[in-house]
Amino acid sequence: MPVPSQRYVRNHLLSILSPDDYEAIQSVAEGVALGRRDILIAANKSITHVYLLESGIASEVAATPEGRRIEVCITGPEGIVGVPLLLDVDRTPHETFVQIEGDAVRVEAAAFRRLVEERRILRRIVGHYAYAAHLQTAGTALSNGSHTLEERLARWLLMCHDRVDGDEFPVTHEFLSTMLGVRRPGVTTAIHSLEGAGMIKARRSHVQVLDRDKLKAAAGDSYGVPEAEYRRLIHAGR
Amino acid sequence: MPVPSQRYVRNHLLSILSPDDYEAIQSVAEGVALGRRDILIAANKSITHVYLLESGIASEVAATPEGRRIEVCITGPEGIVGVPLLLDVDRTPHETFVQIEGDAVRVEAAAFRRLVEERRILRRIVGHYAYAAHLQTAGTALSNGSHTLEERLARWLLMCHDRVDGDEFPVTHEFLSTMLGVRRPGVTTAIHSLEGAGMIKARRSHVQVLDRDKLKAAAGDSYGVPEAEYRRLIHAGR
DNA sequence: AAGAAATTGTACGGCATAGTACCGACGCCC
DNA sequence: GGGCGTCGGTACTATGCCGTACAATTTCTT
Repeated sequence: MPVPSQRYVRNHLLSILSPDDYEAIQSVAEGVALGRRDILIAANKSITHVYLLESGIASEVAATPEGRRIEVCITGPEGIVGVPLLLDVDRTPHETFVQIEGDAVRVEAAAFRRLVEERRILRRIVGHYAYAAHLQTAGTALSNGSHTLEERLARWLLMCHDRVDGDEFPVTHEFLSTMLGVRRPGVTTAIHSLEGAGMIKARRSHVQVLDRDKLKAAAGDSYGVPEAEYRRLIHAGR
Repeated sequence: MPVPSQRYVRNHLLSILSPDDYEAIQSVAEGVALGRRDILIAANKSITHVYLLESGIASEVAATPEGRRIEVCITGPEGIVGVPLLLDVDRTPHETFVQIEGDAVRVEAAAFRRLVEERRILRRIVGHYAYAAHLQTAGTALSNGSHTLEERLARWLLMCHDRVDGDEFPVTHEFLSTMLGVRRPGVTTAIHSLEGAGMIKARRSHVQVLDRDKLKAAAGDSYGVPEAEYRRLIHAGR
């Protein structure tokens, strides 16, 4: 797959690069399709590529030796998958996989390292995203520790909604229960509650956001801090 | 206060720098005493310095507009406070304050930015720590979402124990309840439980670790993943 | 020494979520 | 179009933690 010209690129980080930096990336990048459940970064294996999503969503999951799993960060076209490489870290105990299929521009690890080593502004932009991702993970820690399931679910749906086109996206209760670290039937009842309040519409394997403002209210203060900081850090004016 | 010679420095990141890099830092650094509750990084204000702790512990806390607070990362002599500056981020919504008093080597923000810009290995070491900190925060998210209060308390005590000299350190139930995002009486009973099992000894405003192995067992799989990765990433051989 | 403040111990009802089990419904595949 | 696997709905008990209140104890202040 070809890499789009910068004019048409949908990844936000790529879109705000200087034409020169963009060209440098373009010359070593390739376009790829991301299928559901594709593993972009495998746990404890060398990171092979970074992925700049054009569409779709990836989830970073932390796990324990005993098999507990929980989502700690989600990335869509607003970011990049492969932050460790910016920090000269070549592998990670976390797994990152495709949650909603889409397309991406990807760059081989060594080439990416060279690029960020040589290009200050590119390094700066990816660094800003890395910090936004840290804030998101911290927000998840806060949310997991002090919000109800319903609030956390609302937060999660909002974060997905921010990253997809349109108001509907595929997701199962079972999947949500893993991401949020709760029981599956708990997700079912929480979804019913949000649906009963007219915020969302749930179909088999799909959720549609009907009233984003109400959903924000349902999320309470669990949503917003990392999002605001992302906007402050990463803006078109570089 | 003077900055120690590298031979006697206790901060782990400083201790593994090349003599050349250490000297460069030393020439712009100053030693400071850290008092309990001193704010090292204030929320949403310019970061003035980075702090490389020689002793003591600092806590990074995430907060919501409505005043929920929870600890997302803890740093002692194994790390550095002020990671955002490495990523060219000049402020953060999180607050970092001194949890256990001690000493630190600190470097003014602009000087630190210049140093990491110019010195590849220094940048690499701080970057590795930044990633270890991300893993710790992710571990906190996982733990908050899927472990019991008792397990989380055990994890927290272990993380403190890792960062102090000796087996005893000052901490109140009230403080712990904020850090863990739970009720204060919940902390009291959890401490009693650990104490009853002979893992710790609690005195007013103090906790002493008696049996670290048992404490690890009590923490279950909530403790260990970020710690192992820190050791892998940051080792004496650079 | 007395009062104030901080810290810890304890109790109790109530709710949120866990754990588990089972069934119905939908959709895909042969 | 029948069968099977995935997905979602519901029910029940168990339990961990919340919210709250209040008292006892230790330490600090004056």
